[in-house]
Amino acid sequence: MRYSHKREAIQEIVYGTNSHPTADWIFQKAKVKIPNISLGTVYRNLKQLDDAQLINTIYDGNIARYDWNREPHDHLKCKICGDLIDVQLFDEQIRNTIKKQYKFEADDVLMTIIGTCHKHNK
Amino acid sequence: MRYSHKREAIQEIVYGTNSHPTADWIFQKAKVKIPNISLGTVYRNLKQLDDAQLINTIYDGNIARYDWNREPHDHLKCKICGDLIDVQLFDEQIRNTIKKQYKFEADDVLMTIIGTCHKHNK
DNA sequence: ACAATAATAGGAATTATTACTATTTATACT
DNA sequence: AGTATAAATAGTAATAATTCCTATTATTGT
Repeated sequence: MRYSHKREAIQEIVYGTNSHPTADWIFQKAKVKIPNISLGTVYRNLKQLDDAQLINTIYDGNIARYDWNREPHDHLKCKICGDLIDVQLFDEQIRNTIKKQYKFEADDVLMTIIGTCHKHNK
Repeated sequence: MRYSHKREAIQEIVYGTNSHPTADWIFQKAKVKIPNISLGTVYRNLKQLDDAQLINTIYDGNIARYDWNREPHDHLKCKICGDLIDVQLFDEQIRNTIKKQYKFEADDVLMTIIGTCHKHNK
């Protein structure tokens, strides 16, 4: 993977937020620094960064979001505001036990809790 | 929700498979019985069946799939063939403990294990 | 500096899904 | 049974997210 100024900027944007941004959000941020960047470039580089294990892709409903946090972790998804919040529900050992529980060569365990976050307490 | 012949057929198709079908798969099956059915009708009725809690909607990557199984359960997703397989990773009690673990009013716990299924054993 | 080729812009194409509208159909009330 | 009503539908257009295509530009090894 050859160096590219734009890929670096895209990576910095993903690494600079905890909000699990979408491709379009990243595109809007990138345009501020690099006005002539295109959305295709954002998508292509996000895919490359994911392939290179520099970021993770999370599917939220049917849109992709991107996460700099490559440690195994889980998400709380608020059904009201849509926020995704990082949490550590299981330690690595429990994760490995789950992986071994089925006749299935497991690579990853994805967990999301759907609910209402603290911002919406009445 | 008024009775409709087409909704009944759509529901029967979802209830008749364990393959977590997509809207388009359901549409193809439905056309065999009801040649003039339209894809919009399939989507509208799947949404109504989901709202009425008669089926569940699962997001797999960025496409929606539909599941007749409304009991809390988890999925194994094969990264080679794409199959989704139902499993029961946790009992209800563990599920409830997870829900209480965070300051978050939790409705549902979604878990998917990504890996390789038995069909691809070398 | 230059050649090879990866990366890019810009736009077209694709895929999944939703929205729109005139027509059809289920059903509640005669 | 006949009719009014509003929900359901077909068919198509529109939208949203993403991928693909091609001529041009930029990085990097020599």
